[in-house]
Parts: sequence; C-alpha cells; structure tokens
Amino acid sequence: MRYDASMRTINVKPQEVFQALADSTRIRVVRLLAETREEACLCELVDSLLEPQYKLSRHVKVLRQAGLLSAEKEGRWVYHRLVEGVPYLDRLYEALKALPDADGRFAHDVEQFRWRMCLREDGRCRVGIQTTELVEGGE
Amino acid sequence: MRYDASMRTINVKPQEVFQALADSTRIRVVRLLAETREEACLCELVDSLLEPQYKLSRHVKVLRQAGLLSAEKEGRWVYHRLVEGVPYLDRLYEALKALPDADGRFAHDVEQFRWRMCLREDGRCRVGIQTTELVEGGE
DNA sequence: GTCATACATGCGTTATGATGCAAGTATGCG
DNA sequence: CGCATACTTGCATCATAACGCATGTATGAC
Repeated sequence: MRYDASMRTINVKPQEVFQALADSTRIRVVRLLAETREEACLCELVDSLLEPQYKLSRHVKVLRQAGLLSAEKEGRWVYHRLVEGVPYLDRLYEALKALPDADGRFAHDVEQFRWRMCLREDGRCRVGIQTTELVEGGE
Repeated sequence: MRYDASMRTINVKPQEVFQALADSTRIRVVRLLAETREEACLCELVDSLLEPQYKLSRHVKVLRQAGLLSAEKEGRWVYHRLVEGVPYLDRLYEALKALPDADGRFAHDVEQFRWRMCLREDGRCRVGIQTTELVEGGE
C-alpha cells in the first residue's frame, strides 16, 4: 500500500509547497530526511524530534499533500521519504541543507536520529516510541 | 536612506523565510526579481503583477522583514531588489526559477515587467502606476 | 506656502492553520 | 476471538495573517 504524493507534484501550487515548509517542525522533518538521505517511520521521527506523535502525524500528512514526502505502509509501520527527481524540489532540499543552525537544534535532531537508527533490525524498525517524556524547549 | 534587511538575515528563523514565500503574490514578486535580476520600484511591481498598490506594499514589507529583499529610497520611488550572497537564499531563488508555470501567469508577469521597464529614463522610473483597472482572474 | 504623487499603514473582517485531547482505524500476536 | 501497538483524525480553541478601505507620510514641482 502506497500513499504516493509524487503523482500529485505536478498539480501542487507553488505557494502550497512553501506553505508546507512555513512551519519549524515540518522544516525539521524535511531537513532531517534531506540531510540523512534516509527513510523513517513515524515513531523514529517522534524519537528524533521529541514531538508528540499526533503532531508529527499531521505534519507529515501536510508534507505529503504538498508533494514533498511519499509514504509506504509496511505492517504497522509507515515509512516516509523525500520525493526526489523533481527539479524545484531537489533545489529546495539544497536550500534546506544550506540553512544556518544557530541553536544547534538541527544537529541535535540528526544525532537523535542516528541513535534511533541503531535500534533497527535488518534495516527495519521493530520497536515503537522510545521516548516517554517529551522535554521541550520553547520555539 | 536604506531599509536594508540583509543585516537581519542572520537573525531570521528558517520558517519565517518559507512563510514569506507561502503566498502566491509574494512568490510572484520574488520570482520576477530572481528571473530578471532587476530592481523594481513599487509602481513597476503594481503594473507588472496588476495587484493593488497597498497590497504589494505590504507584501514587499513582509519579504523585507524575512530578509529576502532590500529596499532603497530614491526620491519618491523605492527600489526593491533581492538580497544576494546568502547561500540558502541563493538556492531558494534557484528553486523559484525552477518552478513550473502551468497557467503561464509568471510568463505574463515577466512580459508586463519588460514592457514597463521601457518607460524608464536613464534606467530610473519617472512615472507612477499606469494601470487604472486591475483586471484579475481568480486564484 | 499649495498641490500632486509614490508609498506606507491603522483598523475591522474574514479565513486559515497549529495545537491538545480524546477517540478511531489498522495491523500483528497468541 | 482479545489485546497491544503504530498510526490517524474529529473536534474545540487559539493565534496568525490576508484583504479592502480609508487615511497618513514623505518627497518633489510650482
């Protein structure tokens, strides 16, 4: 089963793409996937960004509808990855990777993600959310 | 007198940049300036995009506060140009130039702008808004 | 000074979107 | 079947922002 948004890319209006990135949480998701060139299931994103699961679920949906992400269901897990090969999207990812990281928050996200990836077996996630308390600093 | 936003660029949050582009009118402005590599005063933008003056004035202000535009006052005219030299901004402009133009609206904006530039004298705008009726199609 | 003009903005209305909570769906295990 | 789990979503609340109208500010011509 595949929720593929790449087919929609041609129908997405430009402002919808930028609107999808007009949120710090969604930027963190796309930036993480652009930097690591990985796919990630929702619980991995939760443990990486330390944000509530329902929140990330909705943000990922917005990114999918904007044509930025595609999602593939695999058992109970849903893997999300960047839609690649679309010229203006690929350039957007380059812009994201060139963003400054003044507070080191993005570096922390990547670090959390790398750690979380160690829990995979045969390259697949076999566990759920590991973080119980979501310690959050303000925006 | 110079309203320069390039100094602010380092303090602008990433989501503020994308939020600034999360509007079709503002995308048209930045895209026009990115494509033509020109500077433009407000009345030239009005005649190019065929949008109300107060509307473009506010949108340009948003773009300035987001660090995308700088503005220089020259008599009664205010010239706006892209802030260049910032890595992630330059990549954003590349993404904008790679955007599809399904309805040809952007091509029309550029055409209007080229025509409007012919009214300049010595490279400077010497007239005001030329368009009396703002015929607009829906979004 | 008066007047025209290029641009900016305060205000009220309306629309959109982010969030938390709680409930719902779907898959796998025994 | 029941149960746990990975993920989704309906609803209410709250904040933000786009818009049109009208007015205000600043500069230049006379």
